[in-house]
Amino acid sequence: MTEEDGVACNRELASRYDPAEVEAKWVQRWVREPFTADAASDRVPFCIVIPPPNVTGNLHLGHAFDNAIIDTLIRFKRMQGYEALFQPGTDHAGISTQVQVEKALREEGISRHELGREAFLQRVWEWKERFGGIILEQLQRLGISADWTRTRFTMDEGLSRAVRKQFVDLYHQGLIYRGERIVNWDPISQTTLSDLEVEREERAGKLYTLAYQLEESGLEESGEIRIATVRPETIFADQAVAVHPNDDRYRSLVGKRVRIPLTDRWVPVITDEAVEMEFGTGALKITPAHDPTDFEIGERHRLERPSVIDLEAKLKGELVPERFRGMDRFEARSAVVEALRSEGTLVEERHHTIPIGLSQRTNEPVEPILSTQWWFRMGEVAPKVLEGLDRGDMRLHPDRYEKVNREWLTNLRDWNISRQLWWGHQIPAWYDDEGNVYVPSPDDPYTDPTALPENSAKRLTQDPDVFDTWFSSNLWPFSTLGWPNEEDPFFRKFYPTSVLVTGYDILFFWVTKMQLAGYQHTGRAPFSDIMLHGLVLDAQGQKMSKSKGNGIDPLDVINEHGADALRFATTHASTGGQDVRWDDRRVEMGRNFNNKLWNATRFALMNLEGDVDHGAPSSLPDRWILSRLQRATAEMTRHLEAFDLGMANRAAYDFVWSEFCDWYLEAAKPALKRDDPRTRAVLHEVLEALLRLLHPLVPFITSELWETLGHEEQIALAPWPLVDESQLDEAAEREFELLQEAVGALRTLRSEANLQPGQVVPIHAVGEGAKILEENREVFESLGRVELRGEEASGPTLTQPLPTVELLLPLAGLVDVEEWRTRQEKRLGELLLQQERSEKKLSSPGFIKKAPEAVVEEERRRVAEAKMVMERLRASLERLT
RNA sequence: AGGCGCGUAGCUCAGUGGGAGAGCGCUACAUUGACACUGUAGAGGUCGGCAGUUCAAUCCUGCCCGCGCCUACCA
Repeated sequence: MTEEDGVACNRELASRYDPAEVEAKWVQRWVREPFTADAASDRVPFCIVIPPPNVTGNLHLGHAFDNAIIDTLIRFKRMQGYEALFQPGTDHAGISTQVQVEKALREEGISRHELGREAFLQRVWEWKERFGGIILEQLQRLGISADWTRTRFTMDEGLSRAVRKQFVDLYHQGLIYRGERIVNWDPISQTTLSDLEVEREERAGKLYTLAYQLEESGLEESGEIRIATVRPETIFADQAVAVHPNDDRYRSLVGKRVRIPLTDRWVPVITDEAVEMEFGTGALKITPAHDPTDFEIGERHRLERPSVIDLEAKLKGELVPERFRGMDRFEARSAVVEALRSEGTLVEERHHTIPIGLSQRTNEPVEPILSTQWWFRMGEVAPKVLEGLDRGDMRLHPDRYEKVNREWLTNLRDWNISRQLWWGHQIPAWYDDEGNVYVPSPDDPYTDPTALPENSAKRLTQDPDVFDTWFSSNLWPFSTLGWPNEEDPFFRKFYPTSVLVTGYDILFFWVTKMQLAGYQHTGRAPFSDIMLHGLVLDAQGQKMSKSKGNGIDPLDVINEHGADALRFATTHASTGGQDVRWDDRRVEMGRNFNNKLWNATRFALMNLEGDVDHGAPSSLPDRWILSRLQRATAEMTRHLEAFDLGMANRAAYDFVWSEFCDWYLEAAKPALKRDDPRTRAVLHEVLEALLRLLHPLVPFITSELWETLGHEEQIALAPWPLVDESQLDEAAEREFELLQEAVGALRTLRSEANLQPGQVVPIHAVGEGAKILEENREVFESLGRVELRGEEASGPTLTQPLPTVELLLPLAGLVDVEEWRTRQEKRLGELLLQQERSEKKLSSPGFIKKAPEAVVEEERRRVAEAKMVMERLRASLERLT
């Protein structure tokens, strides 16, 4: 069994790990030779699609989180033998990209309108070509093993066909319609926004009570009805005053007419359930064109809906008294309030916090206006997803999010999918001069209606609007795999995808929309597991944001400590979807860990050259570490399979640092020193196994060390370690544990007796456990820096009593007896407390009857042990006096 | 208003129905060739509060107090 092979050590390692060079080397390699997935293989597929970052964006910690987690899972599965596909790509991110390019243009002094649509789009594409690669390069520095030959972009030809197919199908299925509704209008970017693109915020404002004069006095004393409003500038568009049908205060007024202040317009008093009797005066002015609730009330009562605010958020129209026309909405508010005050119709004015909607992109207050837009009835598709969840098609991690997911699906409002932008997929709908709508046929979604002979005589113009960005990213899990071509081998092989990994904050934006699209277009769930991680907060627990300037740049972190350290910090923090407060110390932990691993390998390399014996391990440390390796392997595998990266991370850390480095390497040193070929083989085997276990977590350093150990093929393609039951060795674990306890006790004793750390002292071991120490004399003496004497000492000793062995240190001139005595007296006190607590438990009536036998036994053992230890301590103390 | 999460060592956080753990920090000691991004030994917590369930609660239940997040058409 003895071979002369040794290890081909490629080079000397530095005593400190410097990630910069190593990582640069592997980044290059993984970009040059990406981890390509083979759609034709017969391996079981495992696929994760990247949450596509904004094509012109920069890497932030959210991306680092997503990608570190995804890549850890992908690398794990790849090593396990799955056909793993990490599908990369980017999103065109309509508004935010357009806003960026427009800003750049503004600096040149041009507006997009001056440029014209075509030239503007040309500019955006140039911008995309210039900056679109940056985000990918930044992702590559994280070491992700994506298949870069398959990088996709939401506006690629294939993905654009998918969007078109989606629109045409939904249109013909009656799930998409065009209609006039209240929309969120961003007066700055001049486009509508979906509800989700509007941030809600509470702001200090005022609640005004206005008196509307009644047609004829129904209330004896005052001929008026009072309403409360926070937007007095919209009164010119009022179409009614509404009260609750059960409100007795106003019963006699219903049906009468009231005059709108500052005008000569009269509107009816109506009743509607939506009115809250308790709020304000219980009477509500109805402005259907400028408030979503009022719009709905207006629909129920067939009210007209004139607008008095234009797209620039200025007052406009015949209904607005001339002096206010053209005023900005906020300017108009103060002017109208002044006018109302002098007219005497402003009854009250008080401070009030008002919920306000802000554009996510421009931070401008959103104006609810009436507009004709395209809408998607998501609610009608939702049941398919809900049934899928019932069947268990998709599992959420953590599972509490399933409830949130379901709630969203049951409260879906129609989604405004059209945007008044130029950058995006232009809506494939055409209009003739009469306003009739032409949408391509479902049989051939890709042929424009203008190309059809039957339309040749008509003048058709395409809708100038584009789709909301999410109307393309909702297709991402299958559009990237070739859909709508369902015969695409990648679609066939990898769809449905395996896991969707993203922050919980976009469960609604993105995940829900992908679920709807998946079931609607492919008839299947787009993924089987949804892993939601927490958000990264700053050190104060605040959300990171550009405006606050409290963000951490992942590239800074990588430059300082390496991507492995960042990834280590990320998986360490990946527990139960909890938010993560940023803490540099976590990255430092990763950095230190890498350095430890580096040096452990360095030490191994110094000892791997020479004869190797692959026979069964014989020494206790060898048997022990092999057994512990099996446990660590089982644990890592279990945690990774459960997507519990935090636990996998801790298991890896503990095994490498505490078991392998602190104990095994130290215990193996004597054997290695005398060139033991078996220990050499065990060291080699364990090191290689643990590098593979660590690889998904810290891919760079493990790749480098693997190569240094002489492997031609990279570790990413090496097999994941399997548990070898035959290596499990409970006796070895028990015996080594005794050794650990004895060494620990000895070190404590040395410290308590103030012995010089380097000084070798004689020690006597008594009791049944002494045999184990004898058998492993070399290891024990080396770890404890002692000389083991079998027979009991003749003179006085200090003792360190353990359950199966008592260690006795003969008194010598150097021993500090007083220090030791004080410590033991304190210890006796603690032991007594322990004993009393256990005895109390044992004497309580229910305990022995109801507690499991093992628990009772354990309690008895504690009592006995405490008694024994105390007895020996006392004896030793006595011998000293 | 409703929903969700959190409160554990000085700090940042794991964790579990049967005497609570990690990293950093702190104290003392150590530089025998893997590693000071190190080693060894320590100190330090009535696991937010009250009540209940249980033989047993940091963990399960209820209430309360603090903090955070998400949703909502109270003008």
